Amino acid sequence: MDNLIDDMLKSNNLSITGSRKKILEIFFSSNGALAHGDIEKRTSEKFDRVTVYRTLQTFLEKGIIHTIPTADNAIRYALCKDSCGEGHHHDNHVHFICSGCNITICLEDVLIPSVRLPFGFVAEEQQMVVKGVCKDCK
Amino acid sequence: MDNLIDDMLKSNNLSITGSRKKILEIFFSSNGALAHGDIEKRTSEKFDRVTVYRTLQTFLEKGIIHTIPTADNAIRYALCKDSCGEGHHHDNHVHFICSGCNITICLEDVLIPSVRLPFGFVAEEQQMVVKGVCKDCK
DNA sequence: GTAACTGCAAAATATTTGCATCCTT
DNA sequence: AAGGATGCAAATATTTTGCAGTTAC
Repeated sequence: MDNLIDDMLKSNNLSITGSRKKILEIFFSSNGALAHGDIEKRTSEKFDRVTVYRTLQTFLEKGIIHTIPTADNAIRYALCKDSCGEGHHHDNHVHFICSGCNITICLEDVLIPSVRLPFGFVAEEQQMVVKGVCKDCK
Repeated sequence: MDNLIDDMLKSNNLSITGSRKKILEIFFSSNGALAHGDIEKRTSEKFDRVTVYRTLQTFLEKGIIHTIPTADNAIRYALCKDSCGEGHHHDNHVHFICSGCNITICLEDVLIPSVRLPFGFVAEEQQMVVKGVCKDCK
């Protein structure tokens, strides 16, 4: 596990530091997407709030994580699959937010259907968020 | 026009005040969704920042406007169609964000396609945002 | 050794709350 | 007249920036 994380950092040309490892661990051990605040809460020995901001920013730029927009002004972050890389995301799956446990999950297997846009509009990227009840909360 | 706005407020049991009228006017005269900051910018004689917060909150609760989630932590608001009311939104259309002019538009005629969720998941509400280039920016 | 990362302090920004005053009904 | 809406002040919360000390390579 430790190796996996080290490799991830290495292959993205990031130096291996305590905070980066710890934050990646948190992502791997959580089964949903995390908001900035969630990450702070889940660290016992904690880093500076600023370090979390900067680390998330770095991971975003490298394509290690992606953002999930929500209507409640609390952006969540989730790990990208292998196919994402610096600059290009293949973040074409649906995200699910459970109104019961409030977890945010990547439904990797549910692809976003394409839509027919009005004449003249060109789509470059699309995101879809479904709210509802997850299988554990029924 | 003034009547339309007054009626809207009345039918939602809201008293007719200067700020509410002004903010609704701004929504009607803009052809896209607005973030909190946009609204402040567009008022010459201006209200308190707090009033804008409270007014948007009120409109949201009454189902007069709805939010559009974006990945950049800047929530936009747009007018709902008639079919929305207090408590229940019929906000089932696609939103489009143009990377050229950075405008956010409700594509009222483009409905969000439904997706097949994994077993056990129940959808209650879905949102879809498409980024790309609008017809004016090509 | 050097470049990059972190923590701390502080600035800048955004949001919420309480309360006195004013406006709508 | 009464209840609700607004403006102001201030408390909170969030995010960004600069810089000095530390760490990874």
